[in-house]
Amino acid sequence: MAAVTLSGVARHAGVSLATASRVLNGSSRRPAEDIAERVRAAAIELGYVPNAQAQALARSSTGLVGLVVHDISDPYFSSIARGVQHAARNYRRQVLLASTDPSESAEHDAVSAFASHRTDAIILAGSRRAHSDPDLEQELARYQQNGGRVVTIGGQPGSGLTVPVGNTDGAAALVSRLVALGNTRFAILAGPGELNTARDRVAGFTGALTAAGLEPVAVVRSGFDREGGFEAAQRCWEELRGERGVCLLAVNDVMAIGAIAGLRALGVSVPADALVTGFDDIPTLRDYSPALTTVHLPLERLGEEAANLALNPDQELPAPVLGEVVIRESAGAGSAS
Amino acid sequence: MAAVTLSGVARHAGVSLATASRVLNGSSRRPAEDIAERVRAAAIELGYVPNAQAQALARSSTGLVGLVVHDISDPYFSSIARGVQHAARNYRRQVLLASTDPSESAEHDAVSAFASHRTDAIILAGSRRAHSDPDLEQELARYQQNGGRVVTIGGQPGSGLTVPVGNTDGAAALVSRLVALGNTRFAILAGPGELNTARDRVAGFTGALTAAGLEPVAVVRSGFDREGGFEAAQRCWEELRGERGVCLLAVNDVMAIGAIAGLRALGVSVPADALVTGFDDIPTLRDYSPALTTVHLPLERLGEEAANLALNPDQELPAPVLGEVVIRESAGAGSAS
DNA sequence: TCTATATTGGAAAGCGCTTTCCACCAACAT
DNA sequence: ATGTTGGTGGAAAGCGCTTTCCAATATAGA
Repeated sequence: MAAVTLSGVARHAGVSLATASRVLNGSSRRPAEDIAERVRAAAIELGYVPNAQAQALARSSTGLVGLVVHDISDPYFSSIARGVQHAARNYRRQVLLASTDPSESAEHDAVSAFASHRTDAIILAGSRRAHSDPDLEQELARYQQNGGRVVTIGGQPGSGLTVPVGNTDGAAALVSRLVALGNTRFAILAGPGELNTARDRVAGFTGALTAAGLEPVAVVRSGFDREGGFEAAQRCWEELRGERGVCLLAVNDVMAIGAIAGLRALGVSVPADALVTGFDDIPTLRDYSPALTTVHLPLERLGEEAANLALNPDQELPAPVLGEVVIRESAGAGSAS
Repeated sequence: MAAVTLSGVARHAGVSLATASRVLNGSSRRPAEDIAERVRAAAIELGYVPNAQAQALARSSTGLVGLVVHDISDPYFSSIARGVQHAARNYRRQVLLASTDPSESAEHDAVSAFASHRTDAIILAGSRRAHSDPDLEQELARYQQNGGRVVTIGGQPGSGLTVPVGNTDGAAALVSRLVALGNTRFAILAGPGELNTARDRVAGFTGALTAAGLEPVAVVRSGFDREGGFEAAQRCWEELRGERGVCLLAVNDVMAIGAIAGLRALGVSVPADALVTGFDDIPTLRDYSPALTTVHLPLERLGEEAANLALNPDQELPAPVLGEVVIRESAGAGSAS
């Protein structure tokens, strides 16, 4: 339990605590080489491991960055997490992870835990921020007042530190392309209403539909995951009473996969009987069949840019990350109704 | 920067530091209700957030658990992470995440960072532990000496704290089933040699083949990811000079998906020209077409059990988690060569 | 009424570091 | 020889908490 402490090392090397600290944990002052060598040798011999907690307390900086995601097992978030993790390594920071999905208050809890741990920054991916949760907002405000940096992935450009993601634009572009391909009947698998990502994408869908003089034939809410897509698609299909040729716009790839499975379970085949589109272009799903029409997003880069923004005070605000429409088999050319 | 401190709260409530501490952060002694109320009110009014670093220092327990995975964007690991995360929440612990894949020494670095942060426990998923890295082993030994708990996912039963996973057994069972279905020609897409998970599964494959009087027609190493599977399958196919009807045993689902894509790029179709199997039964891939023959593993539960083992000293060592062979289209009945 | 016994709040000593001073000594200029 | 520098290592004061010990009060037993 009683690990080797710095003062133990100092004693063993016959120097003062201050000197040992200066040698082992970088300081502006560098003691003479022979002394330094003695300290280093003592540290190695004793197996000294600096206590990051104590350092944090003394330096008032923890070397921690908090990452809040909706569901870490969702490939969307895990790709982002990977990017954050990689970038954090460059800054020699450790990543504190919180996955919030099951509980209502989980996001709030995560943020206060991070505040308590005095993480240098908090990155929010897939948040309900700024919409439905004033408590959260207050917690974040206090955190920022105390010097913490808060970075949102996919927030509105201009609203604080954020990596803007072209969710709305991408969604709109997707619909425009589909309309150009001759589609006229669209249903929206909207996911949960509290998630900003989902809301923005739905906004993009409806905006582009309106612009094209169309209206969605159905808008169905559900979970943000595969099951959500599955159910939503089935409910949607019922509502439509089996009318063929409709295009189901899912707010993410995983839901789209679920939707296709849901339809298949009903004996409906994609793209023959109905079209389905996703969003994100998840790498693992790229070999899926039918190949998914979707909007490509560089997810890992999103995470990296967020981490840069969080950890480097001189980092400029990044330009919006735009999605790229990818038309594939699940809603391909020529399959229009 | 200067957040509200406990002594600030105490002063504002007109009580001593000790009392404030006893009221706000659970202690065996509970001050009188009227005083307690005053302290709580002061804490809320001032917006007090306890400093977890300072608490950790004083209590010598951090409330942190470290999780080391090979690649967080891999669904195998992210599912485990989800399980760990959920269980950790029950213990009110925060999860420190490290993803090690890119660099050689990353796992060692992660462990020493966790040791430095004095995490209460470290969970290793997909580790090179005990095989190729004596440095790592030494670091872990020291960590344990200082009272840290180390839990391995998929270690050998009996070797310390581990959630044993039937990697070898599952792999063997898969091969037996495939042999029973009439297959005789197998190639192994072995993944990287340093990863225990990959090694164990390969051992299971070869063991069962030997038992059946067979030998793999090829063993190909590669990365543990989709690209690895892609390349490995193509190299394998070349080695085999296009001989049809071989069954490619990939050490995980993601590699299997890559393998199918790699073959498809060569004009080879699964299961008509070759069979492919995976391992894990990743949820997101369950709707894949052709449906993947694989070994089902309850990944999230793996993570949960590891977290229980790590955080609850009274937790009994869990029984091995066994995989369940799932024969699906990619290597189905009747498609035997 | 007086002493023995809980019960309570507070003072103070850490937890393991960083960092500001300060005392010291050599080297230099005067 | 004396007074300055500049560089060095060390003493000590925190960082924000927890927890042990102590003194003070309240409660009970005789």
